Amino acid sequence: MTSTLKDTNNIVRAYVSGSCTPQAKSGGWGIVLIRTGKRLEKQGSVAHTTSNQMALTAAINALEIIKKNNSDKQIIVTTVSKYVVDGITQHIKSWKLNEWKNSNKKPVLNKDLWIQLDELNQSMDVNWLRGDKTQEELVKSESLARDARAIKKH
Amino acid sequence: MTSTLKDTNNIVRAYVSGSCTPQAKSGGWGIVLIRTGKRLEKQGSVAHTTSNQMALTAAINALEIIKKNNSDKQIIVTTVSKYVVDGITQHIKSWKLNEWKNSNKKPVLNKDLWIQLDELNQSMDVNWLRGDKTQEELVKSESLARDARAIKKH
RNA sequence: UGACACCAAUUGUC
DNA sequence: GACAATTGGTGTCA
Repeated sequence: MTSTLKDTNNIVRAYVSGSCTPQAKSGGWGIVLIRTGKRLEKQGSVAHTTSNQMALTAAINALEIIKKNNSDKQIIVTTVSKYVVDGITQHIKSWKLNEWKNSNKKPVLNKDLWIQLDELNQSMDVNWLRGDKTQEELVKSESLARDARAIKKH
Repeated sequence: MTSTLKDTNNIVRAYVSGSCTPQAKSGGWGIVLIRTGKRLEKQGSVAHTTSNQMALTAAINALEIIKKNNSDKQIIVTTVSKYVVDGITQHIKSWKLNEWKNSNKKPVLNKDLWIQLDELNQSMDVNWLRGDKTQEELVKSESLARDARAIKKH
């Protein structure tokens, strides 16, 4: 049979979330990676950050892990963050053309993170999905991110 | 003796509470009015409402009764609802300036009730107090509100 | 002006 | 512990 869908064994799914307490500027990220029944969870914390930066960082960490292991696979990254999905799939094209100025002609924020994410994105077969908050894996990635806020790095 | 406190005889105290069963959307409000030993209790029920609407309605009913009888008195309204106290003493100023949008840029809910309450509030000498759940009169107003839920209007 | 995410607080009900 | 009503704030984009 011909099909545009690839073999499920060849798909890696990443569910990524960020979290941040604005007052304390204490952030965390969480990811859930799934391939053919195998599941990997990971989390991390960052000080002096924002919720948007954590969402970007979660995606970057997921893609970095995948790149080290399964760079030939098709990847589906799911996140609830419209900021990340729209940014990496649409806005980044304009930003590159307009010297990283946004529609108000102000500098695009978090440029360094966007560039990291873009390089990973272009080096592999990555598909971006806006997820539903009720999805089990997204809920899990969110709680990993939230828990990570309090975890001290060592 | 000089004192900033007015003659107790000139103070009307109102204790107001709301209550609502979300499933049945059946709400009730209860008020206890006290002036120089005289005490008035009143309650009412409303269908298809919310707990916040009932808290507002309780305050509105109390002030309306007072206005009809003792509009020259100093009034102290006590409620356990931070929603009501903060709204009428602080947030409503911003709402008027921002065309009734809240800090999330969403329309302020229960606008009609807030306007009713604001008009009563401005037409008399009203002071707002956040009450402690254990105060006897507040406990009474709460039970009036809860009882009223089941009462059929006639 | 709109959208999305994140955080926090209070009340009420079960 | 879970849901509904509501509010305040910050980070970001178009």
